Amino acid sequence: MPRANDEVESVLLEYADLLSILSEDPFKPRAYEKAARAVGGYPADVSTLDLRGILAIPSVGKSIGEKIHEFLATGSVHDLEELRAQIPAGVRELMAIPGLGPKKAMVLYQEVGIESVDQLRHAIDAHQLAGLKGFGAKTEENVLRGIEQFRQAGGRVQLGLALDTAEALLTELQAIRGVRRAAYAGSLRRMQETIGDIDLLVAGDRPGPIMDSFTSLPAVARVLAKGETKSSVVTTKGLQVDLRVIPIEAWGAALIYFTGSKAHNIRIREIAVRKKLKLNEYGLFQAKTGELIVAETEEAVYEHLGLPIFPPTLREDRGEIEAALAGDLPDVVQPKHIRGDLHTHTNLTDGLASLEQMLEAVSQLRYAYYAVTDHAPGLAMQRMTDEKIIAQREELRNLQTKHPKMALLHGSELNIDAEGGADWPAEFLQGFDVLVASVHSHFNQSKDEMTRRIIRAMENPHVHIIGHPTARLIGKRQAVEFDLDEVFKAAARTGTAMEVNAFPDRLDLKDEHILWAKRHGVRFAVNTDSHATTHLRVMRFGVATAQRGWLTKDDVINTWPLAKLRSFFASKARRSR
DNA sequence: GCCGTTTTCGGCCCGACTGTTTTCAGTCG
Repeated sequence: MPRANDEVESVLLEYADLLSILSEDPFKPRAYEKAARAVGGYPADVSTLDLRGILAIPSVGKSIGEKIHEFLATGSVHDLEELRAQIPAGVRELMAIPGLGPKKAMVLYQEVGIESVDQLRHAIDAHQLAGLKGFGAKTEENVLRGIEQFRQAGGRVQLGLALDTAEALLTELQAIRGVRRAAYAGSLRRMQETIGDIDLLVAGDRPGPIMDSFTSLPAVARVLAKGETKSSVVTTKGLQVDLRVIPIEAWGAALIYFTGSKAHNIRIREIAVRKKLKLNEYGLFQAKTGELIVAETEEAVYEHLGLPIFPPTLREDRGEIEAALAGDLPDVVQPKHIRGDLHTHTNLTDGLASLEQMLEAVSQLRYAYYAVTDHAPGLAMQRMTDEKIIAQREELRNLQTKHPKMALLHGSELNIDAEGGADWPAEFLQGFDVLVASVHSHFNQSKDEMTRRIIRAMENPHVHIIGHPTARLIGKRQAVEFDLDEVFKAAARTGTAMEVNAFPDRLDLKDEHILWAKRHGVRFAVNTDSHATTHLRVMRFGVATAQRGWLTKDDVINTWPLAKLRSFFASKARRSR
């Protein structure tokens, strides 16, 4: 369901890639990359802008602005077509292989005529690369491994798996002699939805022995690179892990550097340069004298640049620097703000734990309220009946005395049928405290049908939350297509919350859509969709995703006190009378 | 190609590691 901004971003990125292969000037492709990011993160819908509006986007000048304008008007860009004619799409794909950049990809294409990953594979098998400049035996070997890595799952893993791996490795690192501090950084610390590789940072005085210990950990299958301060390995599960060892005095500067994003770092270094300073992973220095100013903590480095400390989830150069300079950086929602979970299951339908077990587990979390929302009868395989759900309500009311500090809410996850209808008639729906409605079928409807369907579900006065709105499963199922603006407008108008489903293979809505919806005045519910007691802890991924969408606690209904939450639900029913 | 309280020209973030082109280009983050 690409937004026009996303489409323009990918067009510009393709242009940048092709230029990096063809152009002698390294700054030109960089200018396109920068513009691509700027458009992707630009708040206004680029398709509604005229040329003047397009030129107001930072890093977009005359040349790129006209290309964007041309793309929006005609659906293609003449200059891009010309580059495509010179460089087959497969050559660009070669650059996705670790170890292959634009220069080597071009050599492969020009000298051997390779224009796909498959052809490259065959060429290596046939020893056609022997004698090619820049391609020695080692390079050949590395490229073969790179191809293997490229084939595996597109090279990226889900956030949850990456975090588990990182935490296990950190435990081992902390046990190594000489390690004074250890943390994960990179896209994992920023809680991006998928992780390409894990960046670990260790503070220690003697890097050599630490590196030796790290590269010989049992979880390490292969060492890609090993130096004094930096090593890269592949784990037995096929995940790449980079480790940097730095002196503890530089901890803060290093943490900023290795957390990224790259784009965020470039921006803060530019600010440093303007202040006649130099920022690198070892600290903030006077540019002229090289004298160290600060390095020990993130706060101190940011402070000397005239900036607040940014939550890692905001460090994407999506406007956070400008917002901070203007004093408008949002105070994003934190895990501690969450007062309850509004979407969970038990073994009455497809959950693994009983109601009692779920309540026992959740009582550890000190929530103020908790909703049980088992599946409604429309999901036929779950065999829900009116009698069963009423009996569950009775049981829940009885269990309330065992959990005096936590309000137990009875709910259900309804199925939005193909026309936007829900499972039960209004009189029956009235009996629930909270109702989530989700798309579980007919994923392939047209965009118009899907849009109407979801809006109709939101117009149901008893539906409080739309569950996992795009129904995507990361790496498995595409998001369904609907008109984002229409749906978000309707959500704001009807007082229906959009879920931020915290499950690591969903993260739905995703960060960019959250930002988009927030501009329409939509409210959100960050829920785990737990089907087992162990799932309750995935809330952290949902909160991180909400942060990446710049949500504050006011935007998130399950940070509110119960009375306010109830009145939000009640006002919807009133509004539609 | 973009951009500007040093500038409308001349910069553009910065450093580590690898492999190989035996002094550094390419790649990566």
